[in-house]
Amino acid sequence: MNTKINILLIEDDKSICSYITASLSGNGYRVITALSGKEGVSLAASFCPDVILLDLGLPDIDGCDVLRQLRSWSSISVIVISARVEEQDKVMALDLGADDYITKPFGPAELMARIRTSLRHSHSAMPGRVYRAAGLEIYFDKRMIYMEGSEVHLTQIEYQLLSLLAENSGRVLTYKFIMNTIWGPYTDGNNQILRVNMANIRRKIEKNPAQPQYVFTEIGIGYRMRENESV
Amino acid sequence: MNTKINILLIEDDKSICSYITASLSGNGYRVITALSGKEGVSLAASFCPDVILLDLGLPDIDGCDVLRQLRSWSSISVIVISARVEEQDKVMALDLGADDYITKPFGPAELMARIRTSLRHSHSAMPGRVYRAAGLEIYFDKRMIYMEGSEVHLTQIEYQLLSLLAENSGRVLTYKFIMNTIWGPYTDGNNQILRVNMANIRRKIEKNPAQPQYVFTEIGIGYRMRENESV
DNA sequence: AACTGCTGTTAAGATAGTGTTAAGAAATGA
DNA sequence: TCATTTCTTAACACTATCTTAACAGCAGTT
Repeated sequence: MNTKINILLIEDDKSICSYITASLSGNGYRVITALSGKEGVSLAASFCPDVILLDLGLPDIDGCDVLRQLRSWSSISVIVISARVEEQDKVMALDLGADDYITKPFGPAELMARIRTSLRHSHSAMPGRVYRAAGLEIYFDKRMIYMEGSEVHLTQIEYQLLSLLAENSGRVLTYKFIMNTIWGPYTDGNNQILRVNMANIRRKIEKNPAQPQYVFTEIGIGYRMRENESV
Repeated sequence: MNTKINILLIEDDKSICSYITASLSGNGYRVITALSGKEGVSLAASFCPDVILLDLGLPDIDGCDVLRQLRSWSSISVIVISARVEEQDKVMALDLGADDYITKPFGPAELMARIRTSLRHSHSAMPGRVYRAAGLEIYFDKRMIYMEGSEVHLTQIEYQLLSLLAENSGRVLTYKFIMNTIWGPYTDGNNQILRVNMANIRRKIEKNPAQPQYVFTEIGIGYRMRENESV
């Protein structure tokens, strides 16, 4: 079972890379590095990290453009790391959708505190946060799911899908949004893969998958999860 | 309707107070000031601001304690403002639940960008529109419809049609306009499909479809929905 | 009374959307 | 390396939905 938080570091300076990677992985995070903006965007799509650390000074694409591209399909937390201290740089990055902006130099403790804050904001890894409805319980911080008290094993994708729905319980999430969030922006319009995963999830958490109690289909639109009763 | 964003500034230095207040209220925010930690906590409770700006260096209570007290009952966004640049101060404040940490000096543009980011993070600031009349409720953000408290299932087209009428409740929408909006411009003048869908909707939401209470027919013109009572 | 124009209702075939299964590919872990 | 799990794709069955057509009802008019 993989409970590690995934972090994508987009940074071209290799010494900074190894410095950040060392301090983060030493604290239980899994870090993946992209040395260019292009690589960063594609890794964000394929790797689906929990947080992205983005250096604005990249060799190929301007960091703001990376941010723009990411935000066109994803709402993954982005913490911008920059040597630029000018106010207008910060304002631009934040208004493009960055969740935080740290100026170099900074210490590892601050970085990790800001990562924790970002995770809290993304409402998923927040400690103690729980989805509960009827016999189903989802502990977001532990990435654990229980059905009538006994543990349910979901694969990585199944967990992502179910927790995405649970975080937005009561609301309809469109197929397109779900596909974008989990499989990234470069998918054809075919939702087959989503249907298969939903069938697998339902087989694991629903007593009678043909008459679901937790995840409902809104035909032609998407899926909607039963409202969280724990709040 | 008051759409102004409310900001609570907890800061004892009056010159900073007036400086921040001036720049924020000049940009459409409503600012309330507390000159001490105690006052800040009680104002947070009574005014329910959207964002709190908290200076750590207060005369009466330590800023971190203010934060602790706030977080014991509230999840209002808190942006900490501090002259302390030490890493451990930032880490402590962020881990106590602060949403951001800005070190003095900072410009008004950055402050406002960080406020915007905080507002984005707390998506409590968007209530979601509702149509309500007699026993019928339509929650547009959840795409849900309730009749006397129990859920009503509408198909895609039925939902489009009903929400179109609800968004224009009290006004007559012509057949042509409705057809254009839902079936596109390339339809013949035949409204059969619209009549069928309206019959299906009425069967689902009206007690007696022959004497409708929600959607009225204006013969020769179109349909009109009963006025929204929720505003 | 019969006709006309309009709307509501019902039913059935056509269509599109969804669920399920299984098999091979890819990734993971020992 | 091999064994196991997970992911993806394709085929097919099934269901819900959409559309069309036929008809009933209800004014108002001739």
